[in-house]
Amino acid sequence: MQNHQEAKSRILKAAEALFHKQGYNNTGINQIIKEANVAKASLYYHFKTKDDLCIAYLEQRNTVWNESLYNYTKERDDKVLAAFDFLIENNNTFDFRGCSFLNMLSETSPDKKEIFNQMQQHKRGLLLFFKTELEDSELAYTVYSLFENAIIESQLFRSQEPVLRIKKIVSDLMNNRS
Amino acid sequence: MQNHQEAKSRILKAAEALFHKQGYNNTGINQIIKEANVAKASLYYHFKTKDDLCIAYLEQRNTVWNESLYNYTKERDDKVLAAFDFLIENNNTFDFRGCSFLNMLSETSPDKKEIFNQMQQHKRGLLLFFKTELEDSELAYTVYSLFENAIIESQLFRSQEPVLRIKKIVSDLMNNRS
DNA sequence: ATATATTCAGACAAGTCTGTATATATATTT
DNA sequence: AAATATATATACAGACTTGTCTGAATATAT
Repeated sequence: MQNHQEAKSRILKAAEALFHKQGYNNTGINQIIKEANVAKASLYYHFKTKDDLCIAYLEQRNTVWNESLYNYTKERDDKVLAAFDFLIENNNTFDFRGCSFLNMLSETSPDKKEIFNQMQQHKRGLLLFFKTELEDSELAYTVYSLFENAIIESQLFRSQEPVLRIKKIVSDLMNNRS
Repeated sequence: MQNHQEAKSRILKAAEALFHKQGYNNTGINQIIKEANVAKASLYYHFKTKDDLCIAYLEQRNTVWNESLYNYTKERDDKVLAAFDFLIENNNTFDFRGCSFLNMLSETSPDKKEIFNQMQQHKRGLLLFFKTELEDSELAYTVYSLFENAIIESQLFRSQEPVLRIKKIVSDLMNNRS
């Protein structure tokens, strides 16, 4: 057995890349096991259903995303503005594929409660990031909203320009209120 | 022939409801023709492929959405704030299914250029709505961004609360600048 | 009246999808 | 040493997918 005991993480790694790149419904189990170099029975050994894999994928994405944002911003004083630079880097790395969670939102029915929960948790965490940096909670929610649209808008137009534009708006807003 | 000459519009009406409710990849041709009460050959007579139907669907949605927004806001002086009330109405009518165009964005690969074009056109139109109402173009882009996130956030949390919260923020922003 | 446009019903092709079953091999734990 | 956990390969079921094709009926336009 060439890769004993690592099948699960290879599956998750492949799912992470494929779901994010192609979307959930556009990615089949067979493609995942092929990319992960894993037998189909191995996938279904670790994950009961595709939806189970989806949940694990979102958990993974949340962890990785939060860590990345933390690492990217930890040595900067202007953490709020740094988040926008982080987004720019993400857009480059993932070719403007937007937010994994919002992409999943579009493909998911609300009665898949665990999946909805994962998406909500992630966004609550992001809002918290801005709330931690900004005392004014209305300002934090504004910045959060602007950040969300920076993700969407750069995905839609496949351009960093919206990010830069919104970053400037956020900068202005923070200066006007301080 | 029970319904001669109306097959095309019945198809579009069914597609409009189903794509918006279930998403694009979760909706099959067979379901559409069943709901539309139309033969499969009739669908492929009017639309070469499912992607062609998708484009027609987006065109239709754009027209209907713009008309609805116009009608909803035309008799009000505070058109910007009225747009948020319009969103609340939409959320009720469509059970928080969010924006047809952003939902499609998540399921679409960027090399489907016509589809991307439709989505971009719609958002440019929405931005223009706010630009028409607000002279300050930076403020217009801010309000546009906040509106976008009001759509997303209410879809994600299946609640009108984010809309109301963001509406208040927009109201504050407009007062501070006037 | 004849050509053209539109509609119908439904079978079919060729492929994809998720998930199950079978049977075996190799590690790890007790 | 025996039991358990993890892995392999692959065939299969059953449902679904988009799209094509046949062949006929009806309506509209010239």
